[in-house]
Amino acid sequence: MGDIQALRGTRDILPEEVNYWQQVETVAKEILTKAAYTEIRPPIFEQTALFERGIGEATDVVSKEMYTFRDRGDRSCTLRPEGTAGVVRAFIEHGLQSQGVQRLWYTGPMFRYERPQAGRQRQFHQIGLELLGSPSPLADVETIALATDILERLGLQHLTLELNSVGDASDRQRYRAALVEYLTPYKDQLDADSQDRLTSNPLRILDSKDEQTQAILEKAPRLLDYLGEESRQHFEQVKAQLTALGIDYKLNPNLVRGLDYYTHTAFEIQSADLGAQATVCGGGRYDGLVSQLGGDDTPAMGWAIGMERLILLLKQLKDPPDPRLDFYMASRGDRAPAQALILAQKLRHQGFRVELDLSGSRFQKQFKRADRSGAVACLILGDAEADQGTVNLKWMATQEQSVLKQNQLLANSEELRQQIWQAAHQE
RNA sequence: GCGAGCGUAGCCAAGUGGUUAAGGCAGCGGAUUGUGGUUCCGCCAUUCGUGGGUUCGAGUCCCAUCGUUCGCCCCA
Repeated sequence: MGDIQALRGTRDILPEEVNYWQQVETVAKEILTKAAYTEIRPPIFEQTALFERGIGEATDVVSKEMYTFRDRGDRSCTLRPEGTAGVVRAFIEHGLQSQGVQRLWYTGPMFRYERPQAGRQRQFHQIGLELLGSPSPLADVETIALATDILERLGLQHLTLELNSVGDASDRQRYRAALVEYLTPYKDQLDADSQDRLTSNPLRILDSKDEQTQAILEKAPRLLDYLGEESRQHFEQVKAQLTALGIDYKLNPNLVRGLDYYTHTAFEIQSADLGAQATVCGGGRYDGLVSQLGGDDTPAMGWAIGMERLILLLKQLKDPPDPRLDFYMASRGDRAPAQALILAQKLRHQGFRVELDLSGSRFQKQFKRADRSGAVACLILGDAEADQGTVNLKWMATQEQSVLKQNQLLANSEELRQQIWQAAHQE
């Protein structure tokens, strides 16, 4: 074993797994494209200040999980811990608000310095979406619907959409004051983390898992009761529209989410089939973020799907989609292998999927590999065939074989395609 | 950052202080100089994550360290 290994919390996605990734990317891209979302590709690292201001200094992500370093120009840079801040920065920097509502999606790696566990790594991947410029509750619902579309199209089951509203900034301020007032007398009875949060980030005490803390919270003021009329109406419309689309949800008044920028709608899609990290998709509305980062006041809504978690679920369901090999090309001799490559290339140009055996080993071994490769047919080229411009075509399932002129094989590609299709579907 | 479990080949593993470290899968070569899915034979760990210690003797016990897994925190 070599002494250099992938860093803790990072891993290689090997060929046997990559088909899952491509399937997810294909499905997501198709669904998002149909809803007029276009891809955006911001850089993977940004100025540290972007995340500090965007996500919030008091959050765990910023205070202890960022990969931050100084470059040779002594700038403080940070590997993106999430996608929204970079997209919003690009939106502001390029004046995209002047082009009306922006529907954007992105995919790629994110980085957080955390202890790895099931469904969590230091480099992980997200597919995310941002809808900027619409304050409508319908915008919230459109994005949520697209998330559920993607997950359903991939065949996932046992998913729960958890929903809450955290109100607007002034609602939260009033609620925060009320909550702190209620909790302060109980301070000594709260768990240690919650005691700290009482001053730093009181709302997040709500989703503490500590039993005693939860017991105290039972009689605490409820966030939903502190929503202003506007926030309340917004939330009602979101719920009504979800129902109209046939999307089930479960209200979770303690769903607060970790990042500071959320307003109004907050949601998570959770799976019962994951470990402790059950959230497959999380997101919400963030009406204050664009202006907070120096742009024009712009309402926005977005979410991110955790690819690793999604693929964990996919693996429980089914084998990866496996593109079938049309031909396995066996060759051996002095002149045949070189000619085999030329023939393979011509077949590939016609759209066939062809694997060329480069081993030069005995035909028996090459057949064994042809068998294992799952190819529908095997093409055999020895020096005898090479000298005559012929090739031996063998159908793996029936063992039928025939000698054809190479030109003839190439000239009848449509017929060949049909034969392959039939052979592949006879099993 | 905290807690617990686990590190024997590419993968799955047996081994619980005593001569040369089972077995299986995969891989490679051969039986069969050009015909597969079966079979048979051979090859594939001077060494048990790493370093130190205990012992006549350590994969096996102890300590440290690194890695990994699951959980806490938090999040996708």
